[in-house]
Amino acid sequence: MIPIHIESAWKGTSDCRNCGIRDMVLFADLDEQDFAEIHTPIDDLAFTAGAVIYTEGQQALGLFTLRKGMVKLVRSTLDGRERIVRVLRAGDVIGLEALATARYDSEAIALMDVSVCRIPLSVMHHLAGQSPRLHKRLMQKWQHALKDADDWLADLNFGSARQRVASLALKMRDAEQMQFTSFFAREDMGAMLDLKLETVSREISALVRDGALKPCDKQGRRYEIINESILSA
Amino acid sequence: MIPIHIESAWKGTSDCRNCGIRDMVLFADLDEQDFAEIHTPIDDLAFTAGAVIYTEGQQALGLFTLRKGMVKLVRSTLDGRERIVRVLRAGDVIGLEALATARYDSEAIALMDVSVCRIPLSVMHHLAGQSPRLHKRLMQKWQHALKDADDWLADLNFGSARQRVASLALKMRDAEQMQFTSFFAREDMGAMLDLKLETVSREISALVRDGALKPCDKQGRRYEIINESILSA
DNA sequence: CGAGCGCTTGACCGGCGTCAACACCCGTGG
DNA sequence: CCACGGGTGTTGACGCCGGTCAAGCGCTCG
Repeated sequence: MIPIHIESAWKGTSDCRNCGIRDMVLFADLDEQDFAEIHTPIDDLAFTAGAVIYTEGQQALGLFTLRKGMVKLVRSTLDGRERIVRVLRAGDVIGLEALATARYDSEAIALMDVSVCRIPLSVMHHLAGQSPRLHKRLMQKWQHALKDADDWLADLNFGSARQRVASLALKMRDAEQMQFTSFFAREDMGAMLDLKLETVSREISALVRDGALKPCDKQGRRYEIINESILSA
Repeated sequence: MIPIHIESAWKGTSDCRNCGIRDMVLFADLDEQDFAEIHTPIDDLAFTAGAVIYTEGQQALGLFTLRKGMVKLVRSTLDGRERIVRVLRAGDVIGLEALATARYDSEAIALMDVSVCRIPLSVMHHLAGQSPRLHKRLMQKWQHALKDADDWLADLNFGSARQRVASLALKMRDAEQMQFTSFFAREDMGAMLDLKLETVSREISALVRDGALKPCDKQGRRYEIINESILSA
């Protein structure tokens, strides 16, 4: 396991009006009047690969919008093993549950170097009452999170080892370059799919042998999708 | 499989002010002023065991509060099999996602005779903007649904067959009588745990043999928890 | 009382876990 | 520059858990 870095680097205060991914995020529909209601600064933060963004049960001060990179949500199971319930990607909200309980329901760990902005709970509570536009956006984010959770359960944790690995390959395709897909450390993939890392490795090798995937790097993190029909079978 | 009854029986119009489970539900914190804003009737409905409350992708007119009984949320997987993503119990909201998309993300089927009340989307949209109390309650319902989804993934779809069946037994304990727990048709349980029905049956038998459970009926739906430590091991 | 469905149980087999050895990448230090 | 070592990914051998197929049992309902 990568050593844990709790610390994050402060990269400045966000200018939400000119956010590069604003159309994807919570504040997409806010107008000047809404922005004028934000009295607490929204910070840009950077975390390095392996850094813990928050821990399970931790008191929450805010929620996060993921601007770049990927984050895993981890639960510790009864028997102590680590279970990855979801992976969040650019545009997703990290720690939505803080809105309801001011505590985080899982642990959030950066899977690579990530960039996030932190929105204080006070800002959310204040704005959500004022702005029907934010309210609507919030509903969409909740719905997306719930659907995503159900997708992980229904697609990735069902069927044979080969089906699971293939489903993950399809789910982790790049948004822009659809022929490329991202994998993770084999142990992490095992915790996502409920497989042992050796099984994950074997199935990936089999998919490469069968001409479904082609490795793009030597670390086994990046693959090109050669034959999609094999994966969706 | 039980034959499917689409039809539901109308049991009258709800009097939400005097609802027996009001403290659990969406309208818990509403005051007289809020109730005065409800212009569309809220119907009480009954569904028989096996009835489809709504289907995946169906246009949504409202959401439901489950008053009595249990409901399974079903997704069809890529390869056509049926996957149960969650089971809802009294007090849970069915079809929250309709608030965001006006479509249902899964299929909802009654696991026994159930009683629900249907709240039209128009009422929700109107009230959510007016009442910060409902807004707060909504956040709690979203958070609970998401946590529940993650729990199903982390607890019930992890580990050996025995662990899964034991986890389900603990999750399905009665709210009031903690020593009793409810099971379902073995095929349904398999679809919840990603096991074959024969395996579910075998593991239940083993738990009974080991003195963890004791059957209360001849249909295998109701069990008494004799030794909890065996189940949580 | 008999038909049919669902639950249980048994025998067998295959896929995945386990344990182990090996290959490869990369950082460190000589 | 290369030698070394740890971490990670891959591959092989083997055993066991759970899937498959099949038979039998016990409800329930006609």
